Amino acid sequence: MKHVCQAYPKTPSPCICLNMKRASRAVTSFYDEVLKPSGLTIAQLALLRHVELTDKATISELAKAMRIDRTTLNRNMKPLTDSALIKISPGKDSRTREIMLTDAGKAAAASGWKLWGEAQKAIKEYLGDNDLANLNQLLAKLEALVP
Amino acid sequence: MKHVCQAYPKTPSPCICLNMKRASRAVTSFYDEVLKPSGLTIAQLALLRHVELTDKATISELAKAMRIDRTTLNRNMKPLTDSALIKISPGKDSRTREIMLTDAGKAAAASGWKLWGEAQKAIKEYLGDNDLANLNQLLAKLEALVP
DNA sequence: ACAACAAGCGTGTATATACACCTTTACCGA
DNA sequence: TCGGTAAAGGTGTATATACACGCTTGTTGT
Repeated sequence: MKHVCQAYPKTPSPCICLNMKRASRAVTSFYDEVLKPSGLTIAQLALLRHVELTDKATISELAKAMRIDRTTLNRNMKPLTDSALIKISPGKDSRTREIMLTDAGKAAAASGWKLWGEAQKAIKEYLGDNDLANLNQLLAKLEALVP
Repeated sequence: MKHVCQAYPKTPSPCICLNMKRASRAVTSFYDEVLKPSGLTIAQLALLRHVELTDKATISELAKAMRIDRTTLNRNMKPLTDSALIKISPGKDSRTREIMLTDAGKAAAASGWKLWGEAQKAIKEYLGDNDLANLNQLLAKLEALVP
């Protein structure tokens, strides 16, 4: 995602879902903008970080850890394999694959991680402690909507 | 979007952006599931409703009203023109186009609108008045992040 | 040992999203 | 009037997302 969407009048919408979607787009574009010098999107950085932390994870394990669909993860890996940030090798069980960071991947993750810290800090300050805690609690509750 | 993503362990993540994205996916999949009998996604219903309420709007006007990118709107119209729910005609200014609902579009919007009411009601009850008000306030604040 | 089942994965298809770039058309100032 | 600029729109490309379907490989029960 590269989106930095233009400004639109901020009229409130009654639909909770549309409100979520717009806010999600705004936050994503904010993080993506801050991450830009690393060449990564927030989704890609998340993938790299998860690979880094769970060494030699399989695709399904990774998807479970990241709470995204297995096939989504599969597609999201493409730009990262194309630019040689991750490497996919056959796993011990012939059905599985092991995902690993390359050296370039480790470097990109480190660069992105630093920028992520800045974005995260900026958002935290923007919201303040109270709003931040509320938000995280509400988001967890909403995520629990789906089984 | 058809996604009804499977269950994943609900461990908290430190990244506000990822939390937003997951919650947004969950809420969207909830609405999409309820809307399924209408054959519409929440994004498509929103488009139909906006077209219905702003008669003969141009593409840019519609995008502004919906607070999505103009080119995104353009792409999102395709499934609806394909299934003949909306019609695009040349506008008075030769540069512009007028978007209108067909009869089938009006019927689909009515059907979807009814189901939307059910989804919205369910979410409201799930959250409760307090959380709902907090959520909408926070989402508006986050949306304002982007200019 | 073999058949049934389950687990892991990939791909076709479809939607949602936005940026960069280009074309066409209107408008405005000199 | 004409030339420059602004407005509206379309398309190429890329990412993010997930469902349906099918293939391969491991596991298990008889």
